[in-house]
Amino acid sequence: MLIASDQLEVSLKAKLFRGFGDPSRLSILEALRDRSLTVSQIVEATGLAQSNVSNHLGCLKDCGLVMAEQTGRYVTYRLSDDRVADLIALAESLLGDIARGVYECTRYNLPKDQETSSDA
Amino acid sequence: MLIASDQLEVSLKAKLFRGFGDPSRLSILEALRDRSLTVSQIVEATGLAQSNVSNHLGCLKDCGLVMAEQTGRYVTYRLSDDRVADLIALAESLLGDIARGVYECTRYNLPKDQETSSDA
DNA sequence: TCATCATATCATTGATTTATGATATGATGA
DNA sequence: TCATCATATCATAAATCAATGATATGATGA
Repeated sequence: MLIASDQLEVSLKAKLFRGFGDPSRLSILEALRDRSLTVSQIVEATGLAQSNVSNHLGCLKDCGLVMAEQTGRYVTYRLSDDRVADLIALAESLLGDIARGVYECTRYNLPKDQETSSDA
Repeated sequence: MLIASDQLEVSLKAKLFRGFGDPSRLSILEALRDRSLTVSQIVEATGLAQSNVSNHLGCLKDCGLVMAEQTGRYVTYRLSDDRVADLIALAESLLGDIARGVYECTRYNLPKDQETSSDA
């Protein structure tokens, strides 16, 4: 059985992973992989709405995955630690071998096209 | 701007991370870190309900993060790849330095005790 | 000071996900 | 075959999350 402090640690770890676990946040992190960017550059790189980007950035910053630096009216974001990029790289490597499985993991995530209803 | 195939890849990666991004699933993965376990051993190790464990195991299996092997009426699960454990270890290392931030990342996740309302 | 730009915040709505309890399946030994 | 055990599946209710549009903040240059 898990004891309380383990549960807290697991929750924190899960929360950390959840930082990477949303396509919008992950594309922000990926955009920041090789260079720091202002918010508007991130908006442009990801194609997301500005308020959406800003919300996700706030989350990523609170979580310590990115850092912000204000310059005039611009705010530049960068990954706060090399291990953030390392985690993404490791996930990519793993994904290379299990992509089909992840793709088919529709248990909790059938997006729009659940069944085309023609083959029921 | 992201092009379509990038978006697919980002979605897959995010989905992979989401496999780790739930406390229940993560504690299952952690229980399997150093040894394979039957479903009932996982139930006991995590304290989760059996149907809940089974649901999460199904998800983890579909995603390729764990493998199952049936023996009699028991089904034994193990991590499918060393990199699954590596990802957890790397996250732990990162968390060691940013734990406070993750803890305070309440933007999307204030659980039960939002404000004790005494200090408003 | 004013208009404008870059970014942040907020409430709301819709979508997705999680836990639960009930039940089904399929293996085992009596 | 029957009762039992281990696991899986399913529907549903509850919780959580993400995107949006509107608006606020705070910096800049005219």
